[in-house]
Amino acid sequence: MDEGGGTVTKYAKLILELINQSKGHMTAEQIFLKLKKTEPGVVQATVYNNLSTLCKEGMIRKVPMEDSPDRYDRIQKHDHLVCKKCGKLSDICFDDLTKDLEKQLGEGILSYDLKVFYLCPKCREEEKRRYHDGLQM
Amino acid sequence: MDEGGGTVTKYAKLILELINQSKGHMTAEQIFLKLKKTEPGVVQATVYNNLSTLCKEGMIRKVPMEDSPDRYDRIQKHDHLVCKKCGKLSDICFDDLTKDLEKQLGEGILSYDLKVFYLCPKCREEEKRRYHDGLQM
DNA sequence: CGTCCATTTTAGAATTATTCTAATTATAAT
DNA sequence: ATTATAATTAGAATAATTCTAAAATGGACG
Repeated sequence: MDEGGGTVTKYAKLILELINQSKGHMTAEQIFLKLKKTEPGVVQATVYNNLSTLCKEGMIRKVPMEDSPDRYDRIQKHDHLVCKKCGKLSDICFDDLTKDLEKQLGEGILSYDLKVFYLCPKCREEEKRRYHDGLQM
Repeated sequence: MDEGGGTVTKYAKLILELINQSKGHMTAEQIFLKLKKTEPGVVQATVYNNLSTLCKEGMIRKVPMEDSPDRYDRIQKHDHLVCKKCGKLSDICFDDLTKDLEKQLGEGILSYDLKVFYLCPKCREEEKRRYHDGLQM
């Protein structure tokens, strides 16, 4: 019998570990490729199935991106810094907003997703160079 | 000659108006269908092309969702409340965080995207009923 | 006005990411 | 061992989006 936690199956377990260890940000494809190294038999559908199950169970979270496939991330509270130019994603830990949000919205907040857009150092450099060289994009 | 703002072409203009008037949250498909009512000749690719141009020009913003196609929204600063169950999206105006973010991250923040997850009243009702009736999902 | 050039739009094929379906295999329970 | 339940596989199917090449449009300029 299954008591709500869900039986953690072989692949679900491995996928969960991959995500937790790698500090997240992988696409389904990347997870699949990484998993295939140790489990050559595994198939994409299995990865997608498990990712969606793990999401539903609240073991991981899906991070949808503006211009690339969804990323999967560990659940532990943290926010994201996203380069507006190259899409590079990194973690930040901004103060927890839940209290402030509840002050405005009342109880019942489940979670939130904060993405902060900036230009990563590499892209900022590039911009500067382009501007300096007068290479109007 | 084009001086950076970009020539606002016929369809770009109409699409931008649709988004600004409707208070956003439409998918590309919905925009296409709405536009087709007054412009029967228009084609999906045109809508996608213009949406992506408008995004690049910073005239609108793309809001990627976890479980449904991207939405397109007016640029004016506001945040989103998302029902974790049915996906319903609504606007909230939470205090501007830019200053706080810059305190932690330094200058250079371009913008941010905050989604707050909750259960909308309808879904909360449903949950309650399900629980009451003992209909274990 | 007509020609040239750049841009926009169109039509539809192509691609990508993801989901679905049905068959097969593994796991657990009796 | 037998049966039931759930996980996995293979591959087809779908949905959303992008790409490509051709056609249409809109100035700029002689």
